[in-house]
Amino acid sequence: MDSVTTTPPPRQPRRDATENREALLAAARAVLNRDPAASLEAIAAAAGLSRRSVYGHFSNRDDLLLELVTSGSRRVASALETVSHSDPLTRLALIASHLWIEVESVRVMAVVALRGPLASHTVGALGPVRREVREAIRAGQANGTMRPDIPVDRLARLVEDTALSVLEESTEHAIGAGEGHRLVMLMTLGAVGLGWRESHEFIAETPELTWSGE
Amino acid sequence: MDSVTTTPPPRQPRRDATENREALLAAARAVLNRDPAASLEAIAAAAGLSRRSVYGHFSNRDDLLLELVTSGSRRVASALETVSHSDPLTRLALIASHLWIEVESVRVMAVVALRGPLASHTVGALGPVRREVREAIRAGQANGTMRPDIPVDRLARLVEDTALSVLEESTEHAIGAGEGHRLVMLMTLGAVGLGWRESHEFIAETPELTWSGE
DNA sequence: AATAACTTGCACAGCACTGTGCAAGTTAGG
DNA sequence: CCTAACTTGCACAGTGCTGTGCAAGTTATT
Repeated sequence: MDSVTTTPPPRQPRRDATENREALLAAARAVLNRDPAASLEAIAAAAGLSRRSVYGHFSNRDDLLLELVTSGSRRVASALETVSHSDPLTRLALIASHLWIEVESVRVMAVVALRGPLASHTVGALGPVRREVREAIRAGQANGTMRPDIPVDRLARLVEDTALSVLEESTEHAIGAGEGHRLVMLMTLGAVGLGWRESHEFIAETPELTWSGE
Repeated sequence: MDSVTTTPPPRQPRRDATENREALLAAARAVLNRDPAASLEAIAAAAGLSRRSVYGHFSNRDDLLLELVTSGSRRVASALETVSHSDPLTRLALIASHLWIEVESVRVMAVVALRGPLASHTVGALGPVRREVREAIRAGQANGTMRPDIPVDRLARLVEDTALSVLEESTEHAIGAGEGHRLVMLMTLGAVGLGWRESHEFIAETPELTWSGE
């Protein structure tokens, strides 16, 4: 009668289950980008599942969003790890450039960051990027390469908004990968004070900024 | 028994009632700017009224929003009526400048324009402004004063976003009226390709763009 | 083929919100 | 001061969402 510790030999999780989990995350990414307040019903449907089975993968609505945000922030963070350049202008352009490569992740975070219990989490996740941007701008102003007529913090926020605008634009009105990459950099450089000719010259003469993707 | 057509001499609407109506609109403006999905309860409370009495002034939630948007668009439209200048760059800067004066109206429309049945109405209301912006940019590019490296429509949308970013920034982080006015113009000019020095020069040598408010 | 893993549909409780009716109050205006 | 105009609180129906339990099905794995 010692059926107590009969190790119930647990099977492996089924393959299709994890696939569905991924599908849910992907669907959430897509749907929430269109409507940040979309219901689980809508998300599940987009993933080809029923609302009920969402709860087989995530305990909560917030749990799902949390996963979206944290996985997104991980991607962005790791994408920005490689960014480090002595020239602040190049550094800023590189940040913009690398963000472009992670558009989806960034947008998800921006979209979900609106209100609710996730807000704190998202700003936390985006924090490091923010700091890098601010720092690059500070250096750039000291450097004389960026406009000194707007206080660092304010300019940093405006630059962030600029980049986000381009990322949004890029998903709402189709744009080639290389084109988008060029556009983020152009507008970011413009925001810190460069004229459009200057921006082009700068990009042209800075090999690190060349698009080498897709 | 002919008490039928005894004209029931109707009184005038009470003064405080119309005041409350205004208070509701003002509260809605303020509250919805923080949370676009705020409840009528929240709005009414901010106006010092009960949720129930909202329905004494507006038949619907949408009715309230509709009024916000249309009154806002009327203000913006009339503010932009005076804008007309042969030089496209000046014209664009003037649009930005005049928008600044109507910040609140613009922001309300932008915020409420998200989804729902109001979307069509708001884009309609903002339509004329959009067209003016687009036209100024087209002329500016032909002119050689604005960057030709981005197609008109795309650039127009980016300029709109830039202006909105500044307006948002201005309400989220306090800024003087004159300062804000200067900032919208600077960033708008930057978006169409001017370097920061150029922008300053341009504003300095264009008397129409001088701040004469408050 | 056996079985655990997974999905589904349905039913239900709960919550937050809108919109309405009504009776009782308060207040501005004639 | 009288009365209509306005506000309020409460109750109630309706809607759309979340989260859960459960029984019945389907499917991957061994």
